[in-house]
Amino acid sequence: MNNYINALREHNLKATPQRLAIADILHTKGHIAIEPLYEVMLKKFSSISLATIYKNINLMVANSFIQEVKIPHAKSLYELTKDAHSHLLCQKCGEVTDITVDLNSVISSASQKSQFKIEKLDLVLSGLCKNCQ
Amino acid sequence: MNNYINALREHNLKATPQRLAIADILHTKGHIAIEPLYEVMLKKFSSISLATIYKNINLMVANSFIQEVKIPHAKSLYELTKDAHSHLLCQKCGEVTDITVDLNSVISSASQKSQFKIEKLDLVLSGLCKNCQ
DNA sequence: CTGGGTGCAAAGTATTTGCATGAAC
DNA sequence: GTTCATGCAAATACTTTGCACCCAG
Repeated sequence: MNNYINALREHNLKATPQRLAIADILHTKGHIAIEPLYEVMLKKFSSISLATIYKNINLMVANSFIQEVKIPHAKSLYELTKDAHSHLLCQKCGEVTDITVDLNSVISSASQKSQFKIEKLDLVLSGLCKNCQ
Repeated sequence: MNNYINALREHNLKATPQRLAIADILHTKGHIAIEPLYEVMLKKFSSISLATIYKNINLMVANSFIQEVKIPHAKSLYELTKDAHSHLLCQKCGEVTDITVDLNSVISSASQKSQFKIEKLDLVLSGLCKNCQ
């Protein structure tokens, strides 16, 4: 099942074909940058404009339907909002994969030290994947 | 003491007045984005060009004299390369501060799960600082 | 000296905006 | 029908490049 019509509406986004396609692509790819997303979208919508991509991505981020992932030395990626997770970057092949690590102790220790009320963590672990080692 | 002549040279960077000023500013401010850095530099070098800022920042990053810090929903900051540390972002006032947390358990757990050889972590903790709570 | 740095202007990329038309609800 | 999205073109923002001149080593 792969129907994002309601998910979009729950985020106050009209369910247009272009947006449904973006949701599908993010679902399939996990995360993707603007230009590659545009390339894929062109296959389905031969006259889609980059402006439409930007407008939708910005609105989807603003409405928390998707999230931006900032990667060291690379363009930002975008992914569907889901449970908290971190990202692994292979410094050689550039692949980015999701990983879930327990960060509770980090949060509590950082809260204590800083007296911040911490709401979220953005963590990217960089190194060499199994293949590239 | 605040002499970055040798530090620059050790990173294969000629010690020009402009570069020394950048080093001093980063030392003083901790981290700064391109535009604010340009504004501060203009006070010392009234005819400095943004191109010079970019060229120097890029070269300094390439030579590991400084590092880029990517912050959610904000422009990148630059800071002198120093011991590993994480960053705290206040989502209200936008202040970014350094924090050191023990991430060894995160690294070992992530290494096991992923079979990556992990080299570094980029962590930004977002929340509300003491004043903004 | 000599190689590399600086500042300027121009070029290149990336991203946003305004507007007329068209689609979602 | 009304509101909002789309696609196009233009504008803006951001970053890099080429070149003549100058300074650090």
